Amino acid sequence: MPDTATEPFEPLEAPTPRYMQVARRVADEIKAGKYVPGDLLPSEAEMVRRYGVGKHTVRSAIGELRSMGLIDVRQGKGSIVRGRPGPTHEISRAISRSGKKWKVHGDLGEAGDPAVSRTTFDGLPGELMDRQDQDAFSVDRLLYDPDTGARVAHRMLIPLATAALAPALGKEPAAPVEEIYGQLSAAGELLSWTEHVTARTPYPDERTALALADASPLLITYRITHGTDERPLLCEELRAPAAHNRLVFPVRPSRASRPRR
Amino acid sequence: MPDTATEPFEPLEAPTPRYMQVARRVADEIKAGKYVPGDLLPSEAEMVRRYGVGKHTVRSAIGELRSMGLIDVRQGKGSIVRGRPGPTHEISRAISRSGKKWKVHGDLGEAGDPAVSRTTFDGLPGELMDRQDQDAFSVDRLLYDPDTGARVAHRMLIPLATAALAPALGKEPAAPVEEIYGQLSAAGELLSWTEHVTARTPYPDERTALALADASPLLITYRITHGTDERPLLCEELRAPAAHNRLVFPVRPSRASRPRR
DNA sequence: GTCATCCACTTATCCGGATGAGTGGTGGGG
DNA sequence: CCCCACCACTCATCCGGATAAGTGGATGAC
Repeated sequence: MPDTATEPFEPLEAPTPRYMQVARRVADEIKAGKYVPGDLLPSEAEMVRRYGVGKHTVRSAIGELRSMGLIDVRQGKGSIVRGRPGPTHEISRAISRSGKKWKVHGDLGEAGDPAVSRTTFDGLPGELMDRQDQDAFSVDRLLYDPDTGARVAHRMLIPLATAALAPALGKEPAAPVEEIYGQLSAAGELLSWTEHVTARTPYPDERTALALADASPLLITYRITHGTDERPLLCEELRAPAAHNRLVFPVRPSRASRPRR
Repeated sequence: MPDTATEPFEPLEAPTPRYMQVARRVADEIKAGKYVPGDLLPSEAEMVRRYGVGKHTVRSAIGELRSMGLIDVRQGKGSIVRGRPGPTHEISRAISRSGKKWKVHGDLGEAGDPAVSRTTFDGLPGELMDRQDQDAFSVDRLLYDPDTGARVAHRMLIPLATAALAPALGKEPAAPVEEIYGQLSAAGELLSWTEHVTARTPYPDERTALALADASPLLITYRITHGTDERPLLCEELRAPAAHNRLVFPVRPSRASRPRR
């Protein structure tokens, strides 16, 4: 399958397609401040006149701008400049413990009541894959930043075996996340965390729940907590709009040559 | 043809666009196993005949399938079924040190020579923002996984002030990343790392360089290394196709901010 | 003033055709 | 035999036109 020695990269300066040129030109104008967020771009017909290209070419250009996240397009209205990525919210993924109090979610508040439902592990990365068939229940929360109003979806997946270890896990409504960590820690079960980060395009229901725009990707992280016997104890899933959120990790150099895996 | 408007109440079932119907039909066939990964879908002209729709409609349908990540389209060849999301590559973001040897990138190899260029800090998160105007130079690398062939873009941003601390930073061509870390550590400058993770849709040049499908988002992480005086020393940027990569962080609970008494 | 209707304008979807460029096999010239 | 020009087929880009559907303001009946 490796056909030939692949070139490192070649400039490949092909003549830029017209729709790309148009897209670039409009993008430059947006960045230059000719259009501010909320402004309407010229209509398609106007662009056809202005740039002397076909209708379809203009449409392709607009499609590019949309996939770049620069504009939102609404039928009957026009193309609205999205512009500023907004004040990016930092989500700290370090767990800090001061005394008995755990701090898990930083400054994120909670919107509404958590929704508890029965489920199974599915689609989880690596370490939890082998427990896929295991029964579990999930707690869904919708977190928000009281300052910016940014929303983040939070889900906790708890195997039934783990639920027996912490009384807080059996309660209804669901206990705060901090309490769960605290009880597991008190039971001597907590050992280490591993956080898996990826991203994908959102599903339709996520687009509505998190107020996501067109091509805006979703930042996803799984925090898998392992117990003293290396077993995975529970899994936290966080889904945040990538355009307005950033995950922040503190990383420390470990002197141990990782024997795992 | 089904345009009877005699009903007083509209069906409210939004008539699905034809290109969506075609896309869905083909997607179902792919999932049903009629086409296996590597197979070629029928050509556009063939689909026009088969489904009795216009050429542009077929193209839109193919665009949908592409943005769903189900197929790859190559000019002159056809539409190739991508099928499986591919074995996801794990990028470990823990720095481990065994003896004098630093291990930064796990099992990722390097494709081609690093490209060094003069630049300034720009568009960086948080801590480096205040040094935005500072002169720096950047080293661009294209990493790849020899097993899966997955590619990842790596960039290092090094302020000129930092370059004076490590001899390896002044060399041409650029020194390996491990050597840079080793020398900074030997100079007693290394203190802590902070990793900022986000995601966005790729730019056109990134799409070609990393062989990305259309709507496939890009996972981006900045590792900012701080020196003993809390100054940011350098910044590493990693851009990985989110569909095939996952960042893995080990997280440790920090007992910091213990209550004084 | 209220409200429904109309209408100008916008994008969305659909149809057609034409040319350029990349791919891969075929077959003839050497 | 090998090599290369050629060709059939593919998608990429470009052009045009037509109808449907959503938006928002103006209009006019009441």
